[in-house]
Amino acid sequence: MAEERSLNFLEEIVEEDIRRGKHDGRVLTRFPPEPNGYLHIGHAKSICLNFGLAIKYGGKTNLRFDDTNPVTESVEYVDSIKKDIQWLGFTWDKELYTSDYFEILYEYATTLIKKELAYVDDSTAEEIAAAKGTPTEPGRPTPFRSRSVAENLRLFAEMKDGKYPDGSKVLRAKIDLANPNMHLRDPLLYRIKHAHHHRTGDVWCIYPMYDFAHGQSDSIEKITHSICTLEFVPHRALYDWLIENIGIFPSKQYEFARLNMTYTVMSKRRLLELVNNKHVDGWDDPRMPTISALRRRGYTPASIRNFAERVGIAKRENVIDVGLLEFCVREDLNKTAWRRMAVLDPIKLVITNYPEDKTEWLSSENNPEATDGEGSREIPFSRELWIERDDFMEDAPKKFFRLAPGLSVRLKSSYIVTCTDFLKDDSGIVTEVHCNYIPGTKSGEDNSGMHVKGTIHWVSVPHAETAEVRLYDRLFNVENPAAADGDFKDTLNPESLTILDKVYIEPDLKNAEPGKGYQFMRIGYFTLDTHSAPEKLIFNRTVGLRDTWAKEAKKA
RNA sequence: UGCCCGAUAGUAUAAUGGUAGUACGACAGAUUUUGGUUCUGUUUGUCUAGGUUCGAAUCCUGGUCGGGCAACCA
Repeated sequence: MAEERSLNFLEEIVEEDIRRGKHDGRVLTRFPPEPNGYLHIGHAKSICLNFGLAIKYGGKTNLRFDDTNPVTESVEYVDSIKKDIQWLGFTWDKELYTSDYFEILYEYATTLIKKELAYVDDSTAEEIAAAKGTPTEPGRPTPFRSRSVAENLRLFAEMKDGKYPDGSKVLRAKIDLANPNMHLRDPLLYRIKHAHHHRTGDVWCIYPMYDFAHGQSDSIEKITHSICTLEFVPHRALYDWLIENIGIFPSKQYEFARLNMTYTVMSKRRLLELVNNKHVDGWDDPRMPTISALRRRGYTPASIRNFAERVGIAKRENVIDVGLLEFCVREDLNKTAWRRMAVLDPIKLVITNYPEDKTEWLSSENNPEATDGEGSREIPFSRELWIERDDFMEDAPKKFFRLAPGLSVRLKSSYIVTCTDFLKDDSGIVTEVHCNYIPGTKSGEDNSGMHVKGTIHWVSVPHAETAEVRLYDRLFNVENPAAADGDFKDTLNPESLTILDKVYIEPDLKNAEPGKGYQFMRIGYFTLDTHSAPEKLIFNRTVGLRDTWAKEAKKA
């Protein structure tokens, strides 16, 4: 089954490193989320990349929580992140936390101070920002840049001991205030935050900045390939500078372009805003691009992994058509989902020549795609059926292969019927369709030689069960909500959720299992919602089936 | 008007100096007891101007366009 595929640029780098015997051919990656939000589909791309690389080249991947900012982080997020990675099908080697390294990072900082490569600065945030200059003008030193090693050591220790309030002092690297790379203009290494940390509690009141934590953590773990997104490219010079001047294991950073998707926002800040402002029902609202939402919506791990594979890895900014994600889940579900019948928008079909009290139990296959026989279930058939309102037209165009006066269709797994009549109410709405069935045409026993163009789904009226069905549409009305003028929330799609509270379903759907995908024939893929209960079933639509008729009808 | 990244069909992604290919989409057809699936075919592309070379998407130079960088965020 090995599929020929050309290498992406990171695989080329790894293969070249292995060829040259770098790190004895060892490959160790890491996935480093900050526990300040739920993982989204963009993270899924990164997870598949990092874990995938390690799997492909016989290496391992650490899960490391980048928890250096206690103000925004929490264990709720830690737990959700672990669950999502496991659900996607990946197993990390070690579960680690940057906060595990606070002690050693502190030592690294004192090492830099002793080498006269770091100093304590008492300037305010504004003063430091002003003194950094601009991209076109060099920065200038603050009055504290020339402090002695001894004084810096003492002040830094006192910072750690809690002698100073938040914001009163920082530790900065002493590099080059005129560097064209702004990240090298004496970047901040530590700031004072008297905040409770979800793991270290109140032990620390100084916390390292990202730049003084990430590369060092990589180095401590002897990560060979530290993969991050493009916005960190300018940080790489600092990443290397710190590792070199502290004198530790030379991990290397590589950058790829993050995933963007049409009709979606992908920043944790914006997603959090949607949650906090109740535009959605939480991080796992099925309209969200989070992994937990996709899971609740009925996406499968395999479909997300395939998606990550198909979008590719490169350094070019990209916007992926959300249709590709939908394609991937249809592709997977088509092979695995059991077929069932449900009528979302019902109209009654009466088979006038069928006995009133008769019920036939008809057999219908669970999955026509299955080669190993996934079996079948029995469906009750009777004189009165629910069919889809869309499947009847009073005046049908030529290419309409469903019911209209005089037209015949196959009832799925059952008989061919011919429409004879219909009833309307006072306002002109069709209320009932009448037809005759043709006895010799029962599925499996049909030697009538009759051929009809269309097959429609149905549910027997006296046997029908009911369920709530939730239909989801894109959350935003524009392709790139983040780029919209003004507030991105103004581009929210008010019709992103439609709730149908009484949908008729075939009896076997009472046995639907959580986490399993079902195809409601001719409609789409559905799965039980997390809030579903036996006495009140709730199905989420994962994605609709491709509908070429809808396209055709639109043209006309 | 500093530094860094990038630019190949509508969207992504390959071709690593030698036939511009693949996927999704779109369009057309075949098959079909799901207007689903499957299959076949068609359509659309190397940002630009020079240069090197027998030969350039690929190497060089200039330009254009897009993105990033001046958080006590990551």
